[in-house]
Amino acid sequence: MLFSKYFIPTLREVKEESISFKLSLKAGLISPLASGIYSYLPLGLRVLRRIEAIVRKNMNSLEACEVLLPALQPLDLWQKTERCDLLGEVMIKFKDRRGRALCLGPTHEEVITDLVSKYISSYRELPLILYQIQTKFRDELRPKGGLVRSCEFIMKDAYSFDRNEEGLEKSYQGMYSAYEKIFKECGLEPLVFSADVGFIGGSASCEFLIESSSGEDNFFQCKNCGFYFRDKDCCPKCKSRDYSEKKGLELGHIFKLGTIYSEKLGAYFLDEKGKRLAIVMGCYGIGVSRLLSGVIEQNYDSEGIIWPESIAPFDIEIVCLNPEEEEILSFCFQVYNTLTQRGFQVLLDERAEYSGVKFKDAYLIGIPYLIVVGKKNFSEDKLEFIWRRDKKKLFIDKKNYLEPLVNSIREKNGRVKFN
RNA sequence: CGGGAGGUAGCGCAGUCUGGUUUUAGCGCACUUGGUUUGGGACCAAGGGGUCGCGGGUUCAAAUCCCGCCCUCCCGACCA
Repeated sequence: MLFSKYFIPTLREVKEESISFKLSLKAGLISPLASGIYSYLPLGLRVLRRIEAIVRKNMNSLEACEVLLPALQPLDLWQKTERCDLLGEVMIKFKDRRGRALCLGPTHEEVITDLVSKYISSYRELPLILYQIQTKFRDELRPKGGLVRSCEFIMKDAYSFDRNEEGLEKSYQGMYSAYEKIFKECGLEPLVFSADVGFIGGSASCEFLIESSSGEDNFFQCKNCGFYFRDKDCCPKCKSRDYSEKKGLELGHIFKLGTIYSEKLGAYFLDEKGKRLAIVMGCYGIGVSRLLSGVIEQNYDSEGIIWPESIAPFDIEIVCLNPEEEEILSFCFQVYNTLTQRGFQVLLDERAEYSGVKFKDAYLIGIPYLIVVGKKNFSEDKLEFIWRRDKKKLFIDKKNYLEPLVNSIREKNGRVKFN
């Protein structure tokens, strides 16, 4: 992709103070339309798509099946579970021209249970896991921090359907470990706490938090043994009373629902003995768009975002400092083509801009690897390789750059394999 | 919904207290044109761009004072 033809509206100054909000705006990832409502710009969308790919891969490895449920939902479905009142003003409700009461789905337990109730009737069809990646709508009292809490946001929600509690336990544990993998692959170190089930309901739940100043949940870390805990008393592990208070941002939440939804919505099956039983359910959410903010919260410096390699909008940015020199520009295109063919996502900054502008933008948008090509090194037959995270530089022979380049990327990047 | 801050050019701001030749509303950046530059947001020159959030009021005169409303951000309450 050529920078000059791509839409990356970086900003020098913004008012917002929350770190991920500020950087998302400055780096041109998102654009506000109204409070709590944002457009995703090309760079932000690319990150989102890569997060989604990681989520899909890990869901599919559990043999979960992707579906896409309607965002537009009839309200009478919600009356069956009595969650209409429970959710109250959070739901965006309205009537269509025929007077049919509708809402924009804040979550999808009702719709998925209704769906499954229509098609599943035997123990032979269980267990089943369905998931989707979709936009949710919630009329938040106070949206905040850009994508941290917005009124329209993207969520991965998965639902498991089992014959019994034992099956649910297995699905739940499978999901738990899939979540650990997903967060790790996105470059995050989540903390897991057991949590209140809230309006989702059910018997047990775990939430996946990351430490972040934009977080909304408090937790504590023992200064003596390092253990994390939720209730302010003393460290449950070593009983020390010396602990620090931290803020956590919730990125994922998994619930054992049991049969509360299947009973209310008529999702039953016949077991081996012909006995009619309610399907035992679990539900599992990840705030995909919030995760994008969470990654920024944990990966930035004074100059901008530092994307983890796994979800960066591009793998490599080539900064062409002297595009007016034909020889240099055509060399940059040659490197660009070679790396692209090699399977890298490459951004080539060939704008007729002052060098400082290109460096500032490059550090701001945070592509993990930079290749700088300018007169100085070009005349010495070198190109410059910079690792965004620690700004370490490596000078590579420009006549034989490919293997050393790929090797140093591999070396720096233990986690993700490029093809 | 309670508390706080704010709304002036695409972005960031000054001007508002004390209404009026510092005001026919400015500055920085961005933008347009010409030129000089070119390894860290460069320089010179000339331009374009505003119903000062909206509505009402006070006044000879309102960005500035008064009343009402809308919007944005932050804290709280609430919430995945």
